Amino acid sequence: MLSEGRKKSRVTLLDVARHASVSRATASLVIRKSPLVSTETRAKVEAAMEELGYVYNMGAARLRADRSLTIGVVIPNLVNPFFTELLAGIETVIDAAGMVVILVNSGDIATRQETLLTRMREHGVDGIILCPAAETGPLLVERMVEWDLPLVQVLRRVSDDCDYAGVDYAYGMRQAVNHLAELGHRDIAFAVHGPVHSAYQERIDGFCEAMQARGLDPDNIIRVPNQIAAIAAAADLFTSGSRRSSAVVCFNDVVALGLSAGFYDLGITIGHDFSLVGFDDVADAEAMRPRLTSVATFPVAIGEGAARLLLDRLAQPDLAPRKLVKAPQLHVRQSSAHWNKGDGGRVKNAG
Amino acid sequence: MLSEGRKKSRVTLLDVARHASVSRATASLVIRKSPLVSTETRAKVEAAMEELGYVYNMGAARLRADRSLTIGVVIPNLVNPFFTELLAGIETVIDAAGMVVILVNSGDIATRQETLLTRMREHGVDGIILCPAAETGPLLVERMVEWDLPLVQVLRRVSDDCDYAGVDYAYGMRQAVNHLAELGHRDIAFAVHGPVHSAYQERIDGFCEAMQARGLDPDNIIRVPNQIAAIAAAADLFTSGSRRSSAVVCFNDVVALGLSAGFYDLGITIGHDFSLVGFDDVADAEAMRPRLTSVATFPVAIGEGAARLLLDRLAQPDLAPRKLVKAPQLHVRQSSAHWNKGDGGRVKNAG
DNA sequence: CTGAAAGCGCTTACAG
DNA sequence: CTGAAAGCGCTTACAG
Repeated sequence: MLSEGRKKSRVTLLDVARHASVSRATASLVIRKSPLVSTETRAKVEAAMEELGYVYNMGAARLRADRSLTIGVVIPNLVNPFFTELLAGIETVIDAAGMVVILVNSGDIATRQETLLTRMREHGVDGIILCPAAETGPLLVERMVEWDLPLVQVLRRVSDDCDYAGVDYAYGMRQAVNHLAELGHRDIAFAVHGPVHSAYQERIDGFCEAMQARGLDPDNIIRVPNQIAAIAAAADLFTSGSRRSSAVVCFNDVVALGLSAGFYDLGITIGHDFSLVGFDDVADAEAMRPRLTSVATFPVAIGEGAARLLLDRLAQPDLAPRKLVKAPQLHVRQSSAHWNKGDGGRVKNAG
Repeated sequence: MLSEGRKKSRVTLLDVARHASVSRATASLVIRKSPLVSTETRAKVEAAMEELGYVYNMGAARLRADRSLTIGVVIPNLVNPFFTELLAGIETVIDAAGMVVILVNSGDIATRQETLLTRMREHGVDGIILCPAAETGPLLVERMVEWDLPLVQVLRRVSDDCDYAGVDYAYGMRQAVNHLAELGHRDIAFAVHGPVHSAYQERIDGFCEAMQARGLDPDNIIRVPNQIAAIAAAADLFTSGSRRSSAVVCFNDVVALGLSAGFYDLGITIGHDFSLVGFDDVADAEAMRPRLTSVATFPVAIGEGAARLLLDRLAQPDLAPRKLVKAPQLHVRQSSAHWNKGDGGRVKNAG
C-alpha cells in the first residue's frame, strides 16, 4: 500500500530483510529459492516481501551475476507467417525456461543485422537465436565466438562451427518431385523467389538432384516476384512459351498462393489442368480451394528446437556444435493430380 | 584483440578513461554524446574504446539511471497475421527510437498475462504496450498506474484512464453494411468468433447500429468456430435453415477465408451467388479468388501509433490519457455483388 | 571541460 | 543457517 512516493524510494531487498529481521544475504537466498534457508525463515521473508510490495530488480541482479535471463531473436521478416510460427515456438520454450525474448527484425539486410547484434550485446542478452540475413558471411559467427555470445542459427546457416536448427530441404524437395513424377508429370518447373541464402540453395540443389534421380530435366527453374499480386501476374511463365510445364514445385506457400491465384485468372484449374505443390504447409494450405498439396516444414517445432539448443548451450558452453535437422513431410491434398502422358493431355483430378 | 580472457576481465569505462587519459566521468559523457566534451577529447576517447574493444553495458547504466531502453509488448496471439503486422509496426518505431522490444504471448489468457506483466516489471521495462487478453478487468490498468509503469492499450481497451491505439470498428461495420445494402442485400448476417473483448463488442454494436440505421434486421449474428477448417464446415449455417441470408459480414479475414472455402465446397460462388465482406484486409484478401472485399484496419499503422503514444508518455508522464482511433476503409473487390430484390434471385457479379 | 566520490540493488565469498 | 563487506559497471551531482 506504499503507492505514495514509490517512485522515489523503491522497496529494496535490504528493506525486506530488515522487515523480516534477517540479513540481506538471507533474503537473497530466499528469492533464489536456495534450500539453505529454513522453512520458517523463508515464510517470514516472503511475508515481508508481500507486505512491502517488493519487486525483484533483475537489472541489479544481472549486473552482479552477469546473466540477464534474456535472449535475443533476430528474424529477417515479421510478415511471413512462416517466421511468425517459428517465433511462437521459440517464445514458448524460452518463456517456460523463465527467460524472456528480445525481438528484432533485420529486414534481411546484413548491415542492419550488424547494428542489431551489437545492440543485443549491449543489452547483455545471454544468447542469440539468429536467422541470418541474406549476404551474411561466415565471419559473423567467428565474431560472436570472439564476443563470447552463444549463438544458434535457425533455418539458414552461414557456418558449421555453430549450433543450427533447420529443415532437411533436400528431402522435402525429393518428396515433392517424386510425388509429381509418380503422378506422371515429366515437365516439372521450380518457382523460386526471395533472397539467396543457404535454405534457398539447399532447395535448389535438392530439386535438381531429385529431378536427375528420376531422369528428368532439372533446368526449368523460374524466378517469380516477391509480392503476391505480382506472383499471380507471373503465372503464365509456366503455361506458355517454349518451356510449358504440367506441374510446378513452389519455393514456399506464398509462391503457391500467388500462382494459384494466377492460374485461376488464366482459367486454369489447379489439380485438374495443372499441378501445384507448395512448401512449408502454413495454415493457408488447408484453407485454399482446391486445397494445396504442400511439404510441411513444421516451423513451430523448429523454433522450439532452436530454443532448446540455445538453452543447452547456456548450460554447457563447451558442447560441440550440434545440428537439429527436421525431416519435412509431404501433405497430399487437391492441387496435384495425375497427368496422362499418353496423349500429353489432361485427366481428371485424382487427388 | 583482447579475445583472451575477455570473459574474466571485461573492458570497462574506467579502462577506456585511463587509456585515453581522461576521467571516467568524461568518458561517460562521450558515450552519451554530451555536447560538453571537446571534439579533441571525444576523438581520443572514441579511439580508446575502439582499441580496447569496449562494449557498453546497458545493465549497469540502467541500474544507475533507472531506465532500460526496453519496452514490453504483450500480444494475445502470435499466429494471426493481423497481430504480426501490428508487431512489425511497433518494432519499427521502437527500434528507431533506439529501444528494444521484449515480446511475450499471453495466449489470450488473463492469468498468464498477470504473470507476464510481473515478469516484465522485474525486467525493468520502461513501459508496456498491451493488447489485453479476454476477461481482463479494468483493475489491471489501475495496478499498472500503482506500479508506475507506463502503459498503452492497443486494439482492445479495458479502461479509459490510459492511452489507447485502435480502430473505429463501428465505422468499419457501417461501411461494410452500407456497401452490401447499396448492392441490394437485405438479409445480411454477421459471422463472429473468438474471445469476447472490447473490439468484439464494438464490432457487434457497430453492425447492429448500421443495420438498424438502414431499417434492416440486425439479429442474424452467428458464431462460427475458430479453426479455419471448422469455419469452412460451418458455411451452411448461412445458406440453409430458416435464416438464409444473401450476404455475410465477417468478424475478420480469417472467418472470411474459412467461409469462402466452405461456400466453394457447397458449390456456391462468392461474388455471384452470395456476397462476402471480410474485415482487416490482410494480405490474403488480395490473394484469394475471387478477391475478397474487406474493410482495411491498417495493423501496421496501429502498431506504429501505439509505439508513438508510449514514447510520448515516457517523455511526458503527466500527459492526459490519449486515444488514437484509426478510421478503417472498405476495399471493394470481387466477393460482394448486386442482389436482385425483384425476384429474390441471383444476378451477375457486378463487383 | 575534468576528477573524486557516492550510490543504483543485487550476489558472492568469507567468517562465524 | 546468518552477518558484514566488497563489488558488478555505470551515472550523477559537486567542486574545481
